[in-house]
Order: sequence, then structure tokens, then C-alpha cells
Amino acid sequence: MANISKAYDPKAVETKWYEAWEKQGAFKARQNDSKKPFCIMIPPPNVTGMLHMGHILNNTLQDMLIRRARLEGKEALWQPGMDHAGIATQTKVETEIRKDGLHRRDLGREKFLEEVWQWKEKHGGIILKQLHKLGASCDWDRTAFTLDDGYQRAVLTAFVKLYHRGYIYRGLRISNWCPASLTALSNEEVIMKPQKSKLWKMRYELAEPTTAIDGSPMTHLEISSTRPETIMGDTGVAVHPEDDRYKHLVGKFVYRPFPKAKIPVVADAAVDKEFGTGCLKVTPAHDQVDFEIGQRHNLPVVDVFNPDATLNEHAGEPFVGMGRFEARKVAAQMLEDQGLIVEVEDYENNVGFSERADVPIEPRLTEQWWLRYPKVEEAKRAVQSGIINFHPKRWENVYLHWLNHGQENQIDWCLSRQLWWGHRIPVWYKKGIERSQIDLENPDHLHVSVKGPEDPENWEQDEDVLDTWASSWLWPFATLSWPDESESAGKDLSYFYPTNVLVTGFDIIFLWVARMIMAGLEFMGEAKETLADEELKERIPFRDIYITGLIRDNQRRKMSKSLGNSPDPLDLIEKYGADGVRFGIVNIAPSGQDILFTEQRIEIGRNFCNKLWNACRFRHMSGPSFENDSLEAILGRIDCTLFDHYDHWILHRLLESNQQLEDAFASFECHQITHILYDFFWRDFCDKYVEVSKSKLKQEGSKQNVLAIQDLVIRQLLLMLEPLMPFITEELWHLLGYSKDTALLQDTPIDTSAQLKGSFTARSIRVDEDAASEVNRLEDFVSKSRALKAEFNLGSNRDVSLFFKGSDHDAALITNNQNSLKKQIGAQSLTFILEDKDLPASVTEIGTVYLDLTTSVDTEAEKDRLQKELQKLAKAIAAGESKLKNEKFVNNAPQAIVEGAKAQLQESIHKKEELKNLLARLG
RNA sequence: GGGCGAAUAGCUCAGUCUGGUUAGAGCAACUGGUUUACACCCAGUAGGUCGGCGGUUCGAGUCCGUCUUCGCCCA
Repeated sequence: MANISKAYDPKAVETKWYEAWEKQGAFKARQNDSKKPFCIMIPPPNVTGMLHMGHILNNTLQDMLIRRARLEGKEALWQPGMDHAGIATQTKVETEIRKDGLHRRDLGREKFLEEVWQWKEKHGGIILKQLHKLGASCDWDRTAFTLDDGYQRAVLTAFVKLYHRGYIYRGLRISNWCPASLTALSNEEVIMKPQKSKLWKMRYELAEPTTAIDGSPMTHLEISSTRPETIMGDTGVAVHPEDDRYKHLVGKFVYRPFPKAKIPVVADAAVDKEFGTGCLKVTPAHDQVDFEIGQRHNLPVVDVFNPDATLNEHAGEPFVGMGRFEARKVAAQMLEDQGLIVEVEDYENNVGFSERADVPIEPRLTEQWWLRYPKVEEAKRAVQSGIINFHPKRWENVYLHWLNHGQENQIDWCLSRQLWWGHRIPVWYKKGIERSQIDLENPDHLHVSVKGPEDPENWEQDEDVLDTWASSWLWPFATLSWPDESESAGKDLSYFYPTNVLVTGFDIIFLWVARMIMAGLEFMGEAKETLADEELKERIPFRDIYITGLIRDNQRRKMSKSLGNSPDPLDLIEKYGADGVRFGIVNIAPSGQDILFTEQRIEIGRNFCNKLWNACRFRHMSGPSFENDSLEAILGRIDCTLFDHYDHWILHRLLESNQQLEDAFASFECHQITHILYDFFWRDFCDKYVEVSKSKLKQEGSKQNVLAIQDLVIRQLLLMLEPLMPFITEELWHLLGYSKDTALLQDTPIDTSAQLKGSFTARSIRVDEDAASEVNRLEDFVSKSRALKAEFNLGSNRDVSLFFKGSDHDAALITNNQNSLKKQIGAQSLTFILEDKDLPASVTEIGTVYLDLTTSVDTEAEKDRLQKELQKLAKAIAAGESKLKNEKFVNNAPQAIVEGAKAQLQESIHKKEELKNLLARLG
């Protein structure tokens, strides 16, 4: 066995083992009926994506769960892949060709899509390569892409089935229009942001002057609005039917200021009497509520915007061609010039922004394809009845709230996108019929199928593509070859589906998680209106959902490129090692809360690796590891009749920690995992057991037994740690000879605590829990003794003599473990006494310990030090006394401060006395 | 307006479900240290009105009510 270097160097180790794993096909998952399946679907990153801190957290957790499942003997599939990111990718390529002065229309649909595919082949999917660096154990041969042929078939099949089942319809409605990407969006892709804007209160002239409720003359209506640039699209003014101020005006007319026109006053209950003046200008083409009011009162719809949110000819001069924000200023100015402004106040309102393009959304009347969500009730029931479980549980509320809310308000999903990059909607219109004349119910007018019509020359396909989420919501089964029913494909689906866990952020519970559940329930089985609980269990896409927090910087700001507050994960891996980053990120990830990230907080991961490395290095230096390649062999080297308290204790703690870890994985308490491992490995094994071992390794009688126990503990520890730190554990596994031939660590199943115990018993190794619990008392003795030494600045002095006084039981306990105790405390002798001694002492759980100061090596130096200490104290005492003599201090300072000062003075005086005593004893 | 969550050491968080010794960890601070692994280390010290008020209880960081502050989601 080679020498082990002093510090752990991750780089060579990581490259070496990742290659070895891939070469040996360690991540490949196959149908295997003798094993339980375990499957995780990666949340597909965008094809344009780059690895960021969120991915590090999310993928480390997934890898941890997958690797743990492998160790537990399951057939583990981690399905990788990415989505085509319709808007993001198309925008990227459009930006590229714009450099050559080209627009996508210049190239035409076919040529443009060729360009996008070329871009995808060249630059897409970098993130998947980056995941290798993290150690991700995905089955890369199965990498899926939402525009693969098979996946396309799945998406189109889903559309066609939903269409024929009556969930999909085409409709003219107000939708969220992105003026930058020139497409409609779904509600879920609109981010509401509070904006500082203005509320204009303006006057619309009444066609016939009247009198107000108080009898005063009334010539105008006052109306509040944040959007004067839509005035030109106003086709009415609405008031609440029970608003006494305006009741009498209903049915009368007012003048729209520009372009000047008579528009009616209508009564509608949707108007909020309390908001502004209680009068609402109605712009049916540019607001959802206004549209609905317009429908109820037959108001005309006048769209004054072009698709890019510049104003069109309906707006009239001077607005034609003007941008919407410029138009707002101009309109406000025109009102001002016409004397129609009453007042302008600062106002904060929520404005919807396009998630991708980050520009304000325009509510716009367009014709789109809509989906009424299927299986909503079942999707709720699956979670309410515990067939699907969120971790932490409280996210269930968020999920259910969205489903309930959508139900109440009949919020359907806008599926169509005015883009080219994506799944083209499988709908064909008969040539020669005006689109507006198409009868959606008539198969001679409209054709919907995956393959398309038999006589394509007579049909025109819908120009639009589907929302990217309308492909990713099928991810859990489309990646497993659905709807392909060929033998091997079908088996994969029935073997791995339903998958086990989904790990994702709470920000896409609506966008993705809920939709995947509904898709699974709708498609994973025969078409059915309602489903029984048993059917839910078969159809759900996953059983557990682990929700992670969002990573922010230490000022709670989101990580973003523009702020420059996001570290490059690859730099971190370079600096701290992949295992270090993995341990570090899991360690700071509280369950489902935001995570404040600083580099310093993941140093613990690197340190942990180095500590592990050195503990193994020390084991290696202490003696050869022979017969290490099976649990049986190691147990065969252990003789429990030679055990002292510490041996019982470390094995007890091993069983206990192994059990805790088992429980933490089973209950998805991921934030516990690093703490369990840290406490056991660092605090118990290194700080205590290894330290105690040092004295026992010197004695031939105990040496081999201690080495065998260390081998046993380290072996189990490496198995426990592997899911979290796969590289370093693999390296050490081989260095310490735990491997049979070239077998990988993952080929050795991890024993449960019950199994381990069973193996112990089979070898007549009995772990005595009473003996183990005595170690906690011994450790109190150790730490009090160390503190006593430190108090007298003898922390490093190993020649001190200690006395102890206690019960016979405790005396026996101490005597039996005296070598271990002396080693840990750093003492030369530990003598049992019956009488009190006039020495500094400390009361411990097992008797009183006395520190003999006369054995100090250098009496003169000690006296000098104590003298200096005395001088310092004298100063402190003088300062304290003068402070307490000051009446202003005593009367005005908080009582606690005064008491504190008094106590401090007392303590200083006491210490001074003690020091004087010590000096006297030193002679 | 509706909902969810948080408030514990200087900082970041455990602990709360299931009430019970002296409330823990990591980082930061301070003191001392190179011993048969590790300074990416070791030993020790200090640091807390568990957000406020009220209630239940023999007993509350933990359960109940209420208030305050902060964060997020939905409208």
C-alpha cells in the first residue's frame, strides 16, 4: 500500500474515479426484478443553462438520495436531461442572427430552426457536463431532450388525447402578452413586481351636464387610472350599480378626451366603489376585468397597441408608432393641456413582468389554445390522503391553495406560444376557409392528430408551438418512452414508474410539480373521469417531493449575474473539492428555507474531507490493514473480552449513528445528515476514540483489537459518507483495502444497524450499553480536568499530576481507564486520595479532581508568570474600585451593569487571593 | 385583501411535532498549544430576557391566545 499524502488533494482523485465509474457503468440502471427500483427524474435544466448554486444544492441532494439507494441494494435510476426552453433559446439565436442584420422571418421557419439546432449542438447542454464535476451519478446514456423524436411524440400525443377528451379549446381572450418575445404566456410565467408609479385622477366631460347628489352642478366625471396611454381604447365608463353618487348617470354618456368620442356610462358590480373616485374607465382590449365588463355591456373592443406595445392607428395622432411608456407621458401631458387633470399622486402597484424577458406584460386580446386542467380533484386528493408527500410538509398548503384557487376562478392554461422553437401544435386548418370562419367542431374544417392529415396539401398547420412546460409536465413518463409500447420501452416504464422522489425548488410548485401530478393521473392508464385511491397510487409521478430553499447571498439578495454575487460553482469545486462543496452545501441547507450563502460557510466541507483523509492516514500509519475486504473478516479480528469502556462506547455510537442516518434518509430530514456524520466522525471517533487509541496502540495486548475496531468503524463510516462524498470515500475504500479486487464501494451494500448488530452477535461480539454510557461520565472528568489545567495555563503541560477523590465505583472506573484518561487529559499521574487537598480543584460527575501545582516543570518561570498575572489583576481591581466609587456610574448605569462590575471586582479579588496562595505554595 | 413562514449566542441555524437536568452546533471572538494523523488541527474561555404580553401546567424555548417586526406566495 502506498504512503498517503499529508493533505487531501481532490483534483486527481475526482478525475480518476469519475472516469472509472463511467467505464464500469456504475450509474447504469436496468430492469432487474430481483431488486427494488428507485428512480429520480432530474428537474430538466434549460438547454441554455449554466450551473449555478441552486443546481449544486439540488443535484447534490438528488445524487445523495440516489447513491444511498444504490448502497441499500436498490436498482437506482437517476434520469438526466434538459428542456428546449422555447423563449430563452429562440431569443438567443435571434440575437445572434441580428448581428448579421437578420430577423427570423428573413430566414423562414425551416432555415431558422436549422440555425437553432446548430446552436443547440454547439452550445447547448453545457450544464450536463458541469454536473459530472459535481460527481452526479446520472445514467447519462439515457439523457433526454424535450425535442427528441420520441419525446415530441409524447407531447403531441398528450395534446391530441386532451383535445379529444375535451380539455383543450381555442378561444379569444385576454392573455398575458410579452411585447419583447411577441408571444402569449401563461399566468405562471408572469412575475408580479411592486412598481412605483403614478395614479392620475382625470376628468371626463359629461355629454349632458347634470347635478350631483348634493345638488351642485356636475359637468365632469372624475376617473382614476395608472394607465393614461390606454385612454384611446376606452369604450365606456363603469360605476357600481349601488353607488349613489353615480347611479343617475347610468345610461348617459361622457366624452373620451382623445380621440374624442361619446362613450356610455354602465353599471357593473365588478367596480370597486372604494378605489379612487369609484369610476372606472373601461378598456376592453387591454385589461381582463375591463374585457369582462365590456362583454356584459356590449362595449366595442378597440385595441390601440401593436404586438410590440407600440401604439397603432386606432390610437390616433400623435400616438401612432410611439412606445407605450412614451405614450403614457404624452397622454398625461395632453390631459394636462386640456385642463383635465385633477391631481397626480405617487402610487405603488403590482405590475406583471415576463419571467424570461423581464418587461411588463401587456394584457392583450388574442386567440390562443387553452387547457382546462385535468384531474384537479385527484391531484388534490393524492396529496391530502398522503399518497404523495411533501417534505417539509407545509408546502402541501401552497400546492393545495393553488389547485383550489385555480378551480374557483377557472384559470385555464394558455398553451400556445407565438414562437417557432418548440413543439408545433398538431392542429391543421382546411385551406380556403377564412380562419375566422373555421368551425372548430367540424372535422372538415379542423384536423387534430399526431401524424397530421392524410392529404396534407389541403391543410395548413397551426403556426404556433406549445409552451415549454407543456412538454416538461410529461417528464416523468415521456423520458421512460411513453407512449412507445414496444416491449423494452414498456417494461422500463412499468419498472421505474411511479418514480420515488422529486427534488426541486418551491418556485416551480405550480409551474411544474402540480402539472406533472395532473399529467401522470391523466395519462398513466386508461382514460377515466374519476380515479379511486388505488389508481392514484399507480398513476402518480412520484411519491415524495423534497422542496429545497433558494440560495441567496448573505444580504438575502437573490443570486444573479447582474449583481455579481453568485460564485461560479466550478471555481468552488476547484477550490474546495467536489466532496467539500457537496458536504458544505448540504450542511447549510435548512429545510425549505432560503439559504444565505457565503464561501466561508462551506469551508467546513473541505475541512471535513481533510479530517477524514487524515484519520485514515493515521490508521494506515498505525499498522497494516490485513483481512479488511469483508465485514466478516474484520469482525473475525475482534475479541470483545479485551474491550474497555471506550471500545464498547465507540461501537455503541456506531450503531446509534448508523440508525440515526437511516432514519434521516427515510424521513427526508436532509439537514440532519451532515450533523449526524460530523458528530460521530469528528467529535466521537477522532476527538475521543482515536485519541484514546493512541495509548492502547502502544500496548501489544490491545493493539490488534483497537486496529480492528478502527477498521470496522472506518469501513462503516465510508459507507455512511459515500452518498454525500463519493470521491474521497471511494479513494479511501481502496487505499485501506476494503475492496475485493477492483470492486467499487457502491458494490458493498450498507448494513442497517439491525444487520450490523446481528453480525456482531453471530461473532459473539457483545456491545455493553452500560459500559458505553460510563464514557459520558469519564468525558466529564476529562474536560473538567483539562479546564483546570487551562485555567492555570498548563494546557500543554503533560507532566502534571492529578489527584481524585470519589466513590469506590468511580475510583474503579477511573483506575480501569487510567491510561486513556491520562492520554486525553495530558497528565503524568492520576492518584486516588481519601482526604481533601489544599489545591485547585473541580467537581466532576465522577468525583473531585485536584491539580498538583508543585510538579510544574519550571517553578521560577511559573512564579514569574503568576507575578505578571497578579500585576494585571491589581490594575483591574483598581479600575473596578474607582468605577464603583463614582456615584454617577452607580446611579445612572443599568443595574445589571453595576452588578456585573461588582461581581467582576469580587472575582478579581478572589483570583488574587488564589494566586497569592499558589505563589506561597511554590515557595 | 387572502394565505404560508420566520423571530433562539456577534452571524447562520438546530432543538418545538411528542412540555421535564445547567438551551446546543458551525463560523466569528478571546486564551493557550506543534503531543504517534490533521493549523483545512487540538484544548479551553466567553457570549442567551429563546421577539413582547397573557393563558394552560407542578413545570413552557416547546402547547394555546394575542400583539409586534421581517420574508415569501396568491389576488
